Amino acid sequence: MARGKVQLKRIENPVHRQVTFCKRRAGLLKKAKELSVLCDAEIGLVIFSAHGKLYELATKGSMQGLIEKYLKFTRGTQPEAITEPHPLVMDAKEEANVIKQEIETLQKGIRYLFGGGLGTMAMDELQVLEKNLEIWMYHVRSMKMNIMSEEIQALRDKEGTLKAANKYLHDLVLENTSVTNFVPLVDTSYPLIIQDGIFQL
Amino acid sequence: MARGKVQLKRIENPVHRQVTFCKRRAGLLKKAKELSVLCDAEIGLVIFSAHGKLYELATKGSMQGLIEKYLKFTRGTQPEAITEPHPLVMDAKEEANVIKQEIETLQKGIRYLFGGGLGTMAMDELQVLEKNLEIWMYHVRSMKMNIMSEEIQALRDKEGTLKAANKYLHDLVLENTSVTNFVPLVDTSYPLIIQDGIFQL
DNA sequence: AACTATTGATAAAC
DNA sequence: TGTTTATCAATAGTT
Repeated sequence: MARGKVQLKRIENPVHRQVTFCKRRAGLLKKAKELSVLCDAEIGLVIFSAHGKLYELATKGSMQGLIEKYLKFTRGTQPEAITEPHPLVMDAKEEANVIKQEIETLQKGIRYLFGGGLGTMAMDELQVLEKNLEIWMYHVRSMKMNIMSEEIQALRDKEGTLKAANKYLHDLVLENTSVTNFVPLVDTSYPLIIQDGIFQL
Repeated sequence: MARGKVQLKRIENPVHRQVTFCKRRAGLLKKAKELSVLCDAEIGLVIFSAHGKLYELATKGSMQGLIEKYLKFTRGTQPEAITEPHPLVMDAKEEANVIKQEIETLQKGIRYLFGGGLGTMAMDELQVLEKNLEIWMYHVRSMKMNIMSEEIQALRDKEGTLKAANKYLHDLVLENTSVTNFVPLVDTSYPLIIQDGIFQL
């Protein structure tokens, strides 16, 4: 710049700020165009001024198209949805987005599996595929976990029911006989309590 | 710029193009940050390189939020016809239908892949799926191993060639001179032998 | 990646 | 806003 080094903080003088905004905005848009042309890159630039006015640039097609491309790209690579399988509260839209994301991941995997096989894959592609397989595996194991958990819960319920029935019968017997030291029908000294996380793979 | 005025057209030399891309990309991102700070503007910048790699910047919050703000802004001012072909925001019902469709397609792909029904996966089916994924993983890792082994072999071959050349030259020198205690051109006391299995993942 | 000669961007002033 | 000008910053070519 000129006539004084610039401080990297908000310009307090509103007039200066506005002037600088105009000039630098023009400069930034120009630089973005140049980069796109010189290096064959696709660039989207959105600028909201402090007062809420919009300035934009999209090289190679529309901003709409670029946004879609961006969303697809990030959906496919971000693993956040996987590490948080059960958010407590989600509205329909959020849920839809999560599902979309998972679909993207799976589709990517399938594309890799079908697309030409492994023969022509380069090292970096193999790296991605491996990652995807790990994600699949995580899904599968999560599902197994869920099924197991449900089974465990069912067993616990059953156990509870049986114990109750057992106690009832036991008491009944005590009530109607004079036998002491009656052996319980089921040994309950070792309850079937299974700690959470024991099925972690 | 420097040492030559820049032509505003695609740089044909791929090396130059890549170098320029790196430099100018950094510059553009820096300028965008500066504008945001100096003038209190909200800026989103998305750069897809020619090879499809994504670089992004969002000041004041996330790119997601900025995209939503942008869409809201443009929705309000642009005629509907423009957003018609690929609406990004759909009502819940539409979205659900599209997702259902995608899921069906996906399931079809998976069924084809693993040859079993997956719609309502039971424990044993999940077991099979997991096994298959492990096999794929094994394949992927084997392939990575092969690529690395080939590289190692290539390097060993190169080493052998160089050693032979070295010895030839060395002998030649000894043959044509009377110098004793000649220092070898290359120290061969530590051959480049790499143990098998070192690349096990 | 680091350097440097130039060009390009721009802050201040008008 | 547009123009000018003095400076600073970015970077093309080189090593």
